[in-house]
Amino acid sequence: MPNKNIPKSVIKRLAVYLRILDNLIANDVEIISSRELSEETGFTAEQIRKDLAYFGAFGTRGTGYNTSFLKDKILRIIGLDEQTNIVIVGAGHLGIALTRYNITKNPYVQVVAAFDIDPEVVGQYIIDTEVMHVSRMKEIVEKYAVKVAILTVPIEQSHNSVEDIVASGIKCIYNFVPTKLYVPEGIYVHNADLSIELNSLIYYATESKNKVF
Amino acid sequence: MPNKNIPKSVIKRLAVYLRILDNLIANDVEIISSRELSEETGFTAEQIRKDLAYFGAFGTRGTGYNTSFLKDKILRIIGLDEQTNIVIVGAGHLGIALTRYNITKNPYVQVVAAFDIDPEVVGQYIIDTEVMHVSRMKEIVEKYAVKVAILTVPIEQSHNSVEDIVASGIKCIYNFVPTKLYVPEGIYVHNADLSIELNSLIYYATESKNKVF
DNA sequence: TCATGTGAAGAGCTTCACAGCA
DNA sequence: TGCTGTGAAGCTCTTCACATGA
Repeated sequence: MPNKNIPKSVIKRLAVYLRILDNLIANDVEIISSRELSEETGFTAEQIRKDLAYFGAFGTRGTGYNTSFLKDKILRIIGLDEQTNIVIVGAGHLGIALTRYNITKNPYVQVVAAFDIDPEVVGQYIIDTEVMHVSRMKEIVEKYAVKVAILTVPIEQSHNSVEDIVASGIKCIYNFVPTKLYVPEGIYVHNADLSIELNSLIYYATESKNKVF
Repeated sequence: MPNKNIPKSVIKRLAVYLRILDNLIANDVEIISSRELSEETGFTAEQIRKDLAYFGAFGTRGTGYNTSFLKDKILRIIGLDEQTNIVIVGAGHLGIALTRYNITKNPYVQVVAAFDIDPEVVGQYIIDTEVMHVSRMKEIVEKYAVKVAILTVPIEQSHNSVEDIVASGIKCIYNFVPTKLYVPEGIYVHNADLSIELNSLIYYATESKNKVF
């Protein structure tokens, strides 16, 4: 099934299905229908079937999907079937929280190091993860074939950090810095701007919707 | 311009424009064209004009947009023109990081309290924000007309927390708990599931895209 | 019979192209 | 002239409806 330009939203939903499948498998559920997956996820059954159909026919008509089989397929599609290593760039409060959050909550991705420039934090450990000086980034990225950098530095530092990340060979940045990053062609940036997100949320929390502006 | 069912993406971009406008105003820039905003944001100039046109005609033909005027309009549209108070539910590492992050980075939204049930953290302060016992939520929400709850409790606690939040009168939840929340009609949930997000990112970091599954 | 897989229809959002106005 | 504001066209994603096959 060659690359038919898969919508981003499809990939994100696959990650949701993956989590549900993990729970089902943990509870020894072997078969699940798109209707049942729909109830668990809130997406429509048709959408779930369409999402999976982008990549092949993984179900059995009249029955549903085998949970373990489907999980393996999704892992392969996303690329989580191989060991996936990431790094955290910026070991401030958010960086530390994300390191812990990831370590405890995500079984598929391994944080191999955090980086900072502050001598106060370099050398410390976040659970098992060492905080290293940024100068060691390239070494670590090459050693562990790191695929993603999570960026949580202050705005002023973000330009330098992006250069370090790109120089290290990483092609994919999960950006928590509240600014637009300028990156070379071929580097994929995913923005998680929590302030923007929160501010836009206020729109839905407010009864101002029929106001005249 | 009554509610023409504004796309979510439009509201999110408004929050982006708001940040750019803040920077421009800080640098005494008084006029900006949609083309210049396009360069700052990465969105197309047509899209920016369309976004604003949902709410009215805020520009001057042949000239552009007055930065202060446009900022005020966007603040009113989103609902950030009035004092906007929020609470953090769950004062673990992520909750603390988000409290600090918000306090230092977002001038429009005020965190009035954080809540937890752990006696070890109740009573402590995150910069200026007191961590209170969950039992005080309703009191605080009513006192400060709190509009949004940021939810960062462990999964096991999320069901109870949602009940507390709903009982307190809050209509809008920004959810960082990696699970689907079941909420009554009329409660708006925005999910920020960082694990899902990260896992789906791996797809773009991997060269597996033309694999056969 | 039952649930998947899928072309076709529909909805929603973005881009285009240009009219309208300072 | 220059940039906004906007119907129309285009595109992308979702929903529908049903043929297909266990």
